[in-house]
Amino acid sequence: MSTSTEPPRRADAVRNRRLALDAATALLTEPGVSLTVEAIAKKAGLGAATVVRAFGGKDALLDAAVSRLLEPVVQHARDLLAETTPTQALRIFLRELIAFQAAHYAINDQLGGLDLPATTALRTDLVRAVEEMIDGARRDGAVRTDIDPAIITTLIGQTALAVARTQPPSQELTDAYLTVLLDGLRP
Amino acid sequence: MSTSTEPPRRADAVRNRRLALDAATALLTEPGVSLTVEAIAKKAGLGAATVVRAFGGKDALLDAAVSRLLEPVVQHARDLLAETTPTQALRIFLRELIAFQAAHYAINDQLGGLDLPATTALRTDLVRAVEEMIDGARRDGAVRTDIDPAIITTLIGQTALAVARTQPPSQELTDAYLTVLLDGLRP
DNA sequence: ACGATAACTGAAATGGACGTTCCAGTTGAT
DNA sequence: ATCAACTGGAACGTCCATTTCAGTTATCGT
Repeated sequence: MSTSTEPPRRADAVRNRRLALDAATALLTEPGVSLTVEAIAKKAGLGAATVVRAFGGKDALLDAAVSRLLEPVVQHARDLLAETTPTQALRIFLRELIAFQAAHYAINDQLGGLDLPATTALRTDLVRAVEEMIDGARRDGAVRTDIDPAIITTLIGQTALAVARTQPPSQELTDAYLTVLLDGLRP
Repeated sequence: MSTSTEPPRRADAVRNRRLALDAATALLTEPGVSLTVEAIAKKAGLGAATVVRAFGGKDALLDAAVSRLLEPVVQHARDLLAETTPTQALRIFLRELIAFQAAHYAINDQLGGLDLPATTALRTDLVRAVEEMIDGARRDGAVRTDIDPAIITTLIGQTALAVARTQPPSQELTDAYLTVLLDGLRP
């Protein structure tokens, strides 16, 4: 239904939309840059107006860029749930989550006040997947049952974010986080 | 030497300086406010120019305000080290640290890009105190020795910050944090 | 007391950063 | 060849911290 009413889009518009998205995505992985429309436009080799128009606004552009980064992470969480035991999945995924947060520091640093509906939805999916891992790990007797799984999920997510926040995120700190947290989560 | 070359300050200037500092301190405990000079001035019943001039700039004003909040926390950490066992001190202080971060959320939320030398110095003192607690707790056999104390300190601090970040910071999450972390830190 | 004067105040002006919109010129599609 | 879609430099609006400056006030010598 949506495509029928849409007027046809010109080839250069489609190309520039992709360039803008690529540039925004690339900037999300670079630490220390201020995520301005100007910076994205410069990276894309476009004018600022074109970048903004391609998605209808800065928020929508960044929402698309973050979503594109987050999607494979969510997918991997689901794959892990299907492929291995919840306990293993939890261990593997936590490490990946920290790596992701660390690699895309700007997501949690400069996007606080923006409205990112698609990103929020993906985050919900991700939380759901982690909760499933914890539920399974509890059934396997690998995770303590005296704490609400939702609370554990929040604790895990926030802590992963916090560890990734330290610049630069050292391997040593990541290991310590995983060791302490997983030991502390045992029954 | 500093007081001898200083010209005498007028009584109203001293009073307004205190009003500005009080207003800034009060705003640091209120969530959701944008920490603008205008907002501080309104709270203090002063003009924006007066607020800025009282400390020579917004950064210096907020540095003073945050330092005033942080000082008793650092002092309490030192008192705990002197009064009780390191293990007890660690447990008590961690809860207090979360409470402080939660109560003054704006400190970690909106002050990222500012230059706050006094605050940074106090933070260093605080880190040192926590490291002493961990060192002592390790000697008492209450904390694992296979992880660098500095790493543990970072982990603790970042996690406390992360727990406080969740809005609103629930007692349940705080308890879970303390339980999991302290269990995970045991040898 | 009182007036001289330097310190101080705050509304308004300034300047910079940023997202968004305008519009004259350009380009892809038919 | 035509023309609507598209582009991007420039203009605009908003939000800040900071500075200016005309008016006010505390301070001090008399």
